[in-house]
Amino acid sequence: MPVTRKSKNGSLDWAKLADLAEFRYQLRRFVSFSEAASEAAGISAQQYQLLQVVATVPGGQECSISYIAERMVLRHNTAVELVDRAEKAGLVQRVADANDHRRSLVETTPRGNELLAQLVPVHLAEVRTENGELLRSLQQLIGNRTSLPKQGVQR
Amino acid sequence: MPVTRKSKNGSLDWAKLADLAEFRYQLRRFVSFSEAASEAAGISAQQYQLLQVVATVPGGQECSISYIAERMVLRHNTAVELVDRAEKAGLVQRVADANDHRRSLVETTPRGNELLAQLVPVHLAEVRTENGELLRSLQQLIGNRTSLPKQGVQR
DNA sequence: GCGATAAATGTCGTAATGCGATATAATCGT
DNA sequence: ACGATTATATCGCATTACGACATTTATCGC
Repeated sequence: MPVTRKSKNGSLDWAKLADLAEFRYQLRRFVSFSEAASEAAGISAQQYQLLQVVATVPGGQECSISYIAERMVLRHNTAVELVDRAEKAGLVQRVADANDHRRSLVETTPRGNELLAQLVPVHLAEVRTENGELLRSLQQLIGNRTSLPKQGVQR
Repeated sequence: MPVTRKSKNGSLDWAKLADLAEFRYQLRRFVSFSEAASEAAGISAQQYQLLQVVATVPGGQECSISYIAERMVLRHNTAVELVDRAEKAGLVQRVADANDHRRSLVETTPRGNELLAQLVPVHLAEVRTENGELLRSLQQLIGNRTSLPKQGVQR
């Protein structure tokens, strides 16, 4: 147990709290946008994330359930269930690993790739132009000293 | 419905996809950290967010349920339920608005403030030092050209 | 090679949480 | 003063993540 200095009143750094809150707000806006975009495309937000993860396995390696769980910061059983639903929806498919018969490898279907290719540019646009506040709020929160000289734009 | 250019094969920009995926991974790591920290303090992640929002109402204004919903990007009924639980947990309390009898204003209790004061520095440390990758990945995603020289670490 | 241990995936019940639909009360515009 | 709008609240439902447990396959020590 830490000190927990009772925080009589102002042990709470107000400016930093405001920065944190603003960042979380922008974060939620981004995630909410992503949910809407995914569901407009007919899949869930988690399924979109799954497609991302499967499509970006590093260095021509294979994509195991464990890797998905780690990359999405989920328990392995949650990853199993997610892949179950995505497979049923025709977004990914399991293939047995020839070398290690415990593992089932996941790869995207053409339909999954198509949806991914459709969703990526939308997200890029959002994070780059629509919600420039996201980067701004994070930089302010961190108090980034990389000056970011003019750089214009700001949104 | 948009063009949906069939994306024969490589209409999917691989580098940008990788940046997006990496950012989402860092994002999940941060959120997961926040969940763990909040629950270690005895409250849910959403309750911590609620405390943040209530504590940062701008300009001495009052904090309505609608404001909470907007700031947390939730439907208003979800905000109601969240406040219900937080009130039951002794983190916030409702007070009637004297001017507008429809509204119930939310303010933090001493206990809520205490928990907030305890959680804020932990989150600051995480985002500033532990998970510097978060900012890095977002900058790379946006393609910001502020060079970010050396900056070392890369964990 | 063989048994013990560990790793990878899968199954099931449960809890938390967000939403839509709907309800009620107060305020506003005219 | 009355219809429309706004703010909050209630209820049932679907989704999703988790813990506990189960099963199959590898791997390690010897």
